[in-house]
Amino acid sequence: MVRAGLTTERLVQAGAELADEAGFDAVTPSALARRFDVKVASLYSHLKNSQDLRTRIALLALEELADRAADALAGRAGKDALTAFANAYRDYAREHPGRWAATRLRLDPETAAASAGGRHARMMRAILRGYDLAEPEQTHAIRLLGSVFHGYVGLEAAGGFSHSAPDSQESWARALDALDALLRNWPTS
Amino acid sequence: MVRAGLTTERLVQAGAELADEAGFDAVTPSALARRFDVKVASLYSHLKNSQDLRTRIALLALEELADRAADALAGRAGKDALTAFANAYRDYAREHPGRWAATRLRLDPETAAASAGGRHARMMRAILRGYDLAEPEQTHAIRLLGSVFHGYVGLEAAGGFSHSAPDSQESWARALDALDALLRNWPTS
DNA sequence: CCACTTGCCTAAATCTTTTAGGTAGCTGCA
DNA sequence: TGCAGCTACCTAAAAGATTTAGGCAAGTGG
Repeated sequence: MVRAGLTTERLVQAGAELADEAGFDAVTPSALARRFDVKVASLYSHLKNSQDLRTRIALLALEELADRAADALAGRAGKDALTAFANAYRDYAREHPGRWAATRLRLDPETAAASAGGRHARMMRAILRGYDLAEPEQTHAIRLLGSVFHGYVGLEAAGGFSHSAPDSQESWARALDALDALLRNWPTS
Repeated sequence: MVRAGLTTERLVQAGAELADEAGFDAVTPSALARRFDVKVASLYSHLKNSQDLRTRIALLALEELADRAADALAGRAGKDALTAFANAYRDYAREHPGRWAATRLRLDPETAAASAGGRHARMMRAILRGYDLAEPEQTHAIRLLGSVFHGYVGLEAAGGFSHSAPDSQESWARALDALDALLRNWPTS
């Protein structure tokens, strides 16, 4: 009996890969056990249950995404920062569709608080330092930015923009142009 | 043996209600059978399988949403139309979270083509008639609008904006102000 | 009122999730 | 080196989901 060397981290990592290959919905203890050529029950020493597995993958993805975004943001400001951050977001979703889907999992408040969600928010606030927005408009702007990133990537992933002109890449570039223009000229209420 | 009076439509309708109450993920043949106090196998005369059920709920939701949006749009133009349309979208998602989640189901191309998706796109284009945008900028703008609506509602549904100031309602209003300003003053590339 | 249709049934196969308890392999200490 | 103990992975089993096949009885049309 050769041991497979299971650990929680290895399982979560493999779960993330499985999500990218077969979709986040396909990430189940059974599928994961097959991948490790191990009996399903063996996973339960490392994972609480199916939901625990998915939550851990979501947390992993949020961290990875935050890392990438932080790298992209380093040393940039203004529209340059906005574009780099947004592209990091979109590229991650395109490279890792399953993990990106995982980031949309609804986390319970305490788990969410311990997640990389806060880093994401702080980075967005950092981008806005390049524009001149005081509170509460800054928060409104952050929420709008988040909505556009989330929404665009989601629609693109769902195939909404494929097979129709103009190219999605072009729309994305124009959306970032538009957001930059909007932030430089934020309307007063 | 009193018959329950199952039909495909009744099952889909009940499935939509179940989705709103317990989440779209909770919509399964078993759960639906329990709701009708009927054996699971009995559903399979009316539904092809579990995926068929979900797809039908998604199509129902897309139709309902298009109907509401069309009502909201009637007789309006410009920012008035934009606001009414956007609010129809957001209100539907808040009133029917499960159905709204269903609209995000990835449909295969032919099913998508037969869905109300086209109506949604045409309505967005109608809104843009109140602004001065020629192709291809019009398409870019539609994609941006869709992203904001989709993204904002999604983040709101995921609890992203709750428990933090300012109020989500306020951010939503400011997002619509911003979109209106952006469309009136669309940046050239 | 009889025959036909069909709505809902039972039965069964297969798969998933999860818990309980056992055995074999690894680690550490003498 | 050899044994003690830990733990990684196992078997077994319960409970529930999905789906197919085939049967009976309630409704409908002649």
